Amino acid sequence: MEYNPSDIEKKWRQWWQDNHTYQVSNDSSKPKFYILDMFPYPSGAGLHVGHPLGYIASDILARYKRLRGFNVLHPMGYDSFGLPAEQYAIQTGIHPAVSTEQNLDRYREQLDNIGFSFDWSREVRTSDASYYKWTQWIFQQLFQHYYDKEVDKALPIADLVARFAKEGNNRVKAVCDEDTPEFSAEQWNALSEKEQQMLLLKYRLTFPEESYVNWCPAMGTVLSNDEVKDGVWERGGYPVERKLMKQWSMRITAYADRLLEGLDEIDWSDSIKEQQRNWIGRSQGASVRFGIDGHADKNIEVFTTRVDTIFGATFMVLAPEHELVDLLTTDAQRQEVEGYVKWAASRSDIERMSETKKVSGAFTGAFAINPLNEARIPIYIADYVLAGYGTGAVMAVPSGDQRDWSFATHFKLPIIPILDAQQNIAEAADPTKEGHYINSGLINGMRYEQATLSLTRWLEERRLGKGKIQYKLRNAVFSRQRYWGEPVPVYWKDETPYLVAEKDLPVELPVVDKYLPTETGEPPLGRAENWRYTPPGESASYEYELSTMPGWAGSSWYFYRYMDPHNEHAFCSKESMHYWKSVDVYCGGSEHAVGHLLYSRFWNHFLFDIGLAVEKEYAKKLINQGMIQGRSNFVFRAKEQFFEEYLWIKVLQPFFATEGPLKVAEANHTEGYTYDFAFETNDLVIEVTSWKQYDKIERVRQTAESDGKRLLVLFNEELGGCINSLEQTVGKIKAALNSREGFFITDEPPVCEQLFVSYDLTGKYSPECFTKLHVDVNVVDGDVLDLNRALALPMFDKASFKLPPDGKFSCSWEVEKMSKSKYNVVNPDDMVSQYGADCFRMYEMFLGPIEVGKPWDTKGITGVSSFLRRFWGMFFNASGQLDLSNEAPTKDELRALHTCIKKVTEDIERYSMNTCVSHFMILGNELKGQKLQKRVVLEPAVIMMAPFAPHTAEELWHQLGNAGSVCDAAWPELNEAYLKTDTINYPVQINGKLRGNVEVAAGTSNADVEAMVMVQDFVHKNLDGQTVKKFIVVPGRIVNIVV
RNA sequence: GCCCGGGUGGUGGAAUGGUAGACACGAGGGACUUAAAAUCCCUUGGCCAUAACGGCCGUGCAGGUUCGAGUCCUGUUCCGGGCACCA
Repeated sequence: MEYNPSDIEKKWRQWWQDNHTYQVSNDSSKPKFYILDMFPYPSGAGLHVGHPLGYIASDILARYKRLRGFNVLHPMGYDSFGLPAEQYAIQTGIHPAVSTEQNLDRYREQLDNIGFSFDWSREVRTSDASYYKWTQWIFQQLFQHYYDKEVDKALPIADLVARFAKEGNNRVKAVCDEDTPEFSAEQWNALSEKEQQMLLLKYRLTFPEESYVNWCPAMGTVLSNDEVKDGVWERGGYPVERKLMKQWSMRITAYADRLLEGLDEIDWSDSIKEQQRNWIGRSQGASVRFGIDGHADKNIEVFTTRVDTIFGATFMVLAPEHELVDLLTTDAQRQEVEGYVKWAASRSDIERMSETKKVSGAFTGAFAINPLNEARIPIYIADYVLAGYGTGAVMAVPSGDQRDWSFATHFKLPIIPILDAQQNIAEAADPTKEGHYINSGLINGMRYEQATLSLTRWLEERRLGKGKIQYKLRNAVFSRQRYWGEPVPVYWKDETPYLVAEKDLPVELPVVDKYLPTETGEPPLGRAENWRYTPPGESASYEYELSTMPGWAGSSWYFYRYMDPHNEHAFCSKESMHYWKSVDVYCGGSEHAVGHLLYSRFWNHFLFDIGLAVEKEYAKKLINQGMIQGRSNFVFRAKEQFFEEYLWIKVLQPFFATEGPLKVAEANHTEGYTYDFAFETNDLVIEVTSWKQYDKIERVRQTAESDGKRLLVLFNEELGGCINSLEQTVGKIKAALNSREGFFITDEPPVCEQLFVSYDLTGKYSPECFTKLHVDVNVVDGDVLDLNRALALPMFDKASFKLPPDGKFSCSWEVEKMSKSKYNVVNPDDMVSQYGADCFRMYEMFLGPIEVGKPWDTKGITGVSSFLRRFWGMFFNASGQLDLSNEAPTKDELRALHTCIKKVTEDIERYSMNTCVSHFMILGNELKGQKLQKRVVLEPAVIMMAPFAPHTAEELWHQLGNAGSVCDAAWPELNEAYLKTDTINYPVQINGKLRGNVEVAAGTSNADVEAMVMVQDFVHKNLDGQTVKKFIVVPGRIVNIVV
């Protein structure tokens, strides 16, 4: 029977659907297993072959776990709010919901094509009101809670209000804004409703605050750092400035320590954990207040992790945005400082951090007073200090910090050594903590630990500073000035935010006329007409919050919705939550390391605190799939210069070198007017040009006439048209040479307008001869352009091709991101229709380990394809009948099968899918050559193949006479006894170099092995009389003789 | 710049500190065929050598630890990812 993947796959996909094979119940006696793929954003470009990599791996794992007897939850859904749909809406006016819906359909179709075991009845979409109702609900819970440091968890804000009324806030230990004032119960109770609400915002886990953003006034919107280059919007070129803006924020800093500790209990890659640790950036140090000369009422607070270096502080640097800059700047310095502030405002954080070699800054004219030694040190502003980090001010210690050192050197500021162990500080900073302090007042002679302790105590006693733990982590900005996101369920009354009543959720996205900001610079929701909220029991209506939530809102809790996707009364029922608990294996890209993966952990800790999640960490195990990159192909289009070089190198030079006696001058080498080519012994000149340049041709003709030269015009197009037949051009020149006529030009219109040169031929010409162009990889096979298919593309309209002798037009290639604009996108649908979904799935796995990124290259897929055919062929005889033997297997067959069982089982468990495919191939290679295969060997193989090639396995499973789905078969049991061999082959090394092999019976003692090895000829030969110092036998492994 | 990850044949890759290159692709040779495709068989890291046996080198680069290093340590270089409003 012919292996016909498209028929088989269609048939079984339908059967699975009809039989609800992948529907998962929350009610099962089996142990649960929850395997989740990261939420995809359904982009308009559809899936490319890189996307399914993780889904295939997780699908294999899900199917495997099911075969091992688990009740497996393996859902899929969409993070369907997002910027691209909104951009598209701005351009076209099409509502993002409409274009998103289309994209989703396309995604679904493509996913279905690959045969995933997703339970689609549980699909969720963040942009569905029934979903974002619960995103809004969770937001409200955050608003209604604060973080209590005493019990180390979130508590209701109502508790806090009760405490304030009873005892004020000075005994409350809660995470709050830095500028929260102390107040007593009397003071609290005397406050107005509005004043109380304002104070509570300083405690709430989500709250509006001012934060810096990249504001683009021309577009009335905020941009991400990566959209800003050199102070302008990368695409539109409009100027961008850093601006303080009122935005909703999430008090993630409250959870900094718990997010850090939680990392120890989850099995995620070290790299991701390290990135998260870094992002949180916990550092222990001290905050120190510096006085300001002439401003007795003000001071500058700095945070330092090296308070021990304080005597080496020779200047202070503020971020250009620092609130005191304006006040401190002296009139003499004002112009310079303001200019610098303006310039710095145009730079993104990334630019500011990365260009550390270029020192820039400005002196404010003011001086700070070092509290330790009363030293008067100048205050600068510089953009290497970021406003959002710490206090936006640093004490600069040039002898110990390289950036400070560079700054000091540039501005000729003093560099004072502070430790006797510092070396070469004239050359560079030395951040050592070794040695004894010098030039350091009260800590002179001390070592690091003691100095730090003494200084911290000294500062605390005088209330000038204190030991402090600082986090790099900032509260997460939660507002977006966009349309296509969840509305924030808040209304504003008397400039105070209040929650929309729970019964009025969801706050649905209103209709707007355009997806742009309003004329007054408000977010798009400001365009909605009559969009106001009337709270229950009130008659007045109020304005809704106009910003929307960011992409990470909906994706921070979606894993719970899959457990109970249609619940209208809760985001997830208690029963479902207690059955599924958390994600067992989470699969997705490492690019989400700190965005999604940190924020979702934060929300989960919060949900855990308020009793809605049952595990502190929602994902126990994380697998990072690598990015599949594109492999772009390029073709080379000839420019005018090519034709001149071609004529010289290929036509004139070789021809006249042999044919003489005429000599030809190389292009542009003639005297006077620069004809392209002129002959020394003939009055003919040659002009190479495009036939479109009538003016030029006419000019050259007139010049030639007055010079008494005869002119041959060769069009680029004409040369291109006969590029592969040299003789034609040679003949034309020959004829012109021998003729008496004065002007030669073809009067046939050219059929060819552009010439492409095969990549292997381009080396002979200068690089300026060509324009390198992306060519669609789908018309290229093995870097050889398929000319028939290529000619159908618009880019090859009226093109001809310069071919090498073998007639294969070659392209160059590069690895780039897979993207439409680079014409290197490979659609999984094409792979599936050509090779079948099973082959595609196996090939994606076969490419290499899932974690490693690599360029997509189709050329190896034939190996997998022929393996599947061979495997299929083992079941059937020549006339297509199932034909298997029922005989008992041989020892060799059993060993091959059980080796495969062992390897595949181990490798799936460690997510090494590529080697699994190899093991199937090895089993296939071992069994092939036999006329008749044995059922007892092949049936377990079918089950093992089922996770990888589900359609093929399902067909074979039924062919073998089984009625149910192969998905519900039992994974084959390994019997170690079949793996044992009678003899062991010991490689023998002498001083670590392999010299031969010795075969001994299994179970031979080390002493006997030694005896057997020492009588071998090759051992004697290589020992060459040297004495054996040591004889090492690693049982079952290797022998090493040390001489 | 900072943080993280990675460099193994022509290519994708394999290898609990124990025979480097499994399994494939590609390439070369052969069988079948009128021919092509498909299929099957053999060879295939480099260099040297041969009638044959064989020898030397080799996991980005430079050191180190070890009986033994692709694997562990130190330094270095190149490439990829992240850096807070792309998702």
